[in-house]
Amino acid sequence: MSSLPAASHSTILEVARDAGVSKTSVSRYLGGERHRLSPAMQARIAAAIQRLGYRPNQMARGLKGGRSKLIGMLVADIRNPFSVTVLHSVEQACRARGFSLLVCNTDNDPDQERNHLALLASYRVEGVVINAAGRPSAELKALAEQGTPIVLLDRSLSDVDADVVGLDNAGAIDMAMDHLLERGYRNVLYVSEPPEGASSRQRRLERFRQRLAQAPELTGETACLAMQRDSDALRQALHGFVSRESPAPRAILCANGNVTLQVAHALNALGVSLGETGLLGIDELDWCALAGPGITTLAQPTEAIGQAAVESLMQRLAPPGRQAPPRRTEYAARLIARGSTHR
Amino acid sequence: MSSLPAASHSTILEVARDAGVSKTSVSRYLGGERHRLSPAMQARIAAAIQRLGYRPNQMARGLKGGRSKLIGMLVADIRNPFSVTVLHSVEQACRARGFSLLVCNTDNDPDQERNHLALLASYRVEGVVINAAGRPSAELKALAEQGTPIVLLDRSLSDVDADVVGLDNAGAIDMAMDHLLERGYRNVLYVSEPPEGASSRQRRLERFRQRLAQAPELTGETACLAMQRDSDALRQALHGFVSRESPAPRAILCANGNVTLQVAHALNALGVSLGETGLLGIDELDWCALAGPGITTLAQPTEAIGQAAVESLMQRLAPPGRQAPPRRTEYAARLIARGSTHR
DNA sequence: GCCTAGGATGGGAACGGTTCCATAGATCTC
DNA sequence: GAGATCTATGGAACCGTTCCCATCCTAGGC
Repeated sequence: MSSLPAASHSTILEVARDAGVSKTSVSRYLGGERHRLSPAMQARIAAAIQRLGYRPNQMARGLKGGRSKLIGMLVADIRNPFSVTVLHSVEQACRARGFSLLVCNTDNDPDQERNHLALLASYRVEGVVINAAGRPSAELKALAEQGTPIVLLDRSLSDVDADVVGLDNAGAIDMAMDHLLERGYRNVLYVSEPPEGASSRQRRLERFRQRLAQAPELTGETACLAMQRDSDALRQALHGFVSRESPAPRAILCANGNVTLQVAHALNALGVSLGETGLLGIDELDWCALAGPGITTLAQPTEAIGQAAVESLMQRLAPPGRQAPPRRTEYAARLIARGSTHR
Repeated sequence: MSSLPAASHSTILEVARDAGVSKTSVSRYLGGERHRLSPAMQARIAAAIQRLGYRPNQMARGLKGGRSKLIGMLVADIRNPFSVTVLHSVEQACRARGFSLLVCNTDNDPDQERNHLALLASYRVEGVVINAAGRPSAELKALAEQGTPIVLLDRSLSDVDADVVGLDNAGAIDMAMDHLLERGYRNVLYVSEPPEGASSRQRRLERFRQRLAQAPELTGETACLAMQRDSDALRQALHGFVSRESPAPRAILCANGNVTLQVAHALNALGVSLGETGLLGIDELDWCALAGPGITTLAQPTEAIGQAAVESLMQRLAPPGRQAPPRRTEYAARLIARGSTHR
């Protein structure tokens, strides 16, 4: 039990000497080939490992076998709750399969994104999960061409063949619009962050426009702005929408959680009463029940998304799935109705 | 510009051959010893690297020199916004110094905590930032004794000498109590998660009790409960507090962000009006302005805390600071007054 | 009883870097 | 102009593993 703490790390060779066996045998013991070792030897090795407090050096392991047991993840904004929840489930899924996760936050900066991609490559990660702009940079292409499996979260990319996991964006917009219509709203403002470079934003925006075109009883408009705290542009856009003469009941549809937060702040500042003016946001946040009468949201199955991403990687890691055609997995959103869509 | 994408990774030897030099020279070029190389050779090497799209293998690098350029971070709950903000700044600080961050989420599970610690050790991380229960497990001690610098975030540990970075907990409680008194509240309920194993929770609780004892005009009580969504225990505790006969104005003080969230939910369900019953929470959350009249909070300087943690590690990484005595860095909180403490 | 199969074990070459030490040539010193 | 010093470069050992291949031993087949 009480192991003498080795001054530094002990090596496989020291274990071998201590147990009076060869390092090959110790390696076999550790590498899941115990069945090839006699019980007596197994016991001796186990004792030596215990005694020395030995821990295999993953660096050295990765060097020889090429298996770093590392998965890389690129996150556009780690302070975004959606990203964090997905990150959480990705990490759990990795760990369950014996991989560790190297997380890189890009802060939405393409430069950092490229740097981090290069960095992940230098650690020889065995797969990469990307939740970021993911423009087809040279680094990304190099990674893909060199055989590292890649999964794109929430955004797709035409130029690189990678699996894509995310929300059924069109379905989510449909669900949102159906709900708003059912609740009697007839004039909808769709607020989004700039859709460039994020395919899911494009998809949602596009679908919103389609719905508008299909429903003659409905009017609407869109506002695409960079979201920052206390943005004047946003406040003005919202002020314009709510103060304009409109016989039809108004509602605001937010393209993601960050938009919902900023819109809620702005509406609060403008003194707009939620419900009378409808508000519906994509992404569930843990405070949505607390703001005013509660904000209606469309929850993404973040858990499932994260798991599916890792599942995808694992399949490509195994020889047969290596170069299957790119797959796309889409999940349906779940509506959580609250007071903000109750007139 | 258009590099032929090497089928797999190219090695330093291939670069050397391509440039017609020895791998020693290439290694020198990469390792910041360019001044020892003739300009001609530098140019040839640079060209070869470019041509082959070479990236040094960090695994191999770490093997010989023992410098993995990796920092490990243990996070108790990655879905906690405070943890995420700190994580964010730790990551930035690491990256600024050429280190990468290996993040492990323990989900508040001591078993996972030990596992992850062992894992970090196996990747030969050069330092560890711990924001978790951090009971002095064998793994933690082994890590410390073997010379890996350790920084504890937000919690201290008697048994292991590590630097500690966090909030000035007593000062924060003082600030909170002063504010509540000033606003006329005279009967305070302090709600916390169970303080066992988290020294900062203990410290805050202790200080609250001291303040209570020191101020005769004040009455108060404490409630320590595990916080889960829609906890009955919490609801009952709050119900008891707000419905009990009390001539003195009541306020609730929440020990951290998670408590604030759950308490806000429970008060919402009970129909309690904020302000009349005061509410003040430690940890700023980005929705606090939106709930009811806005929730007054004590913001932690998360940015500074993360930076200080990495700073600490870096100092110990350099030879002189190696075994300086453990240091403790405390930061003051910042009060953000909102409607929930306005009667 | 000899040859072979097969299981248990060990030796040593990789893996992709870093780093110590040696060497060749150029410059300097007296 | 010979010996010393310095600079630019290369050779080779080493870091801690894995894995191929060789060796030894025992047991089985005829």
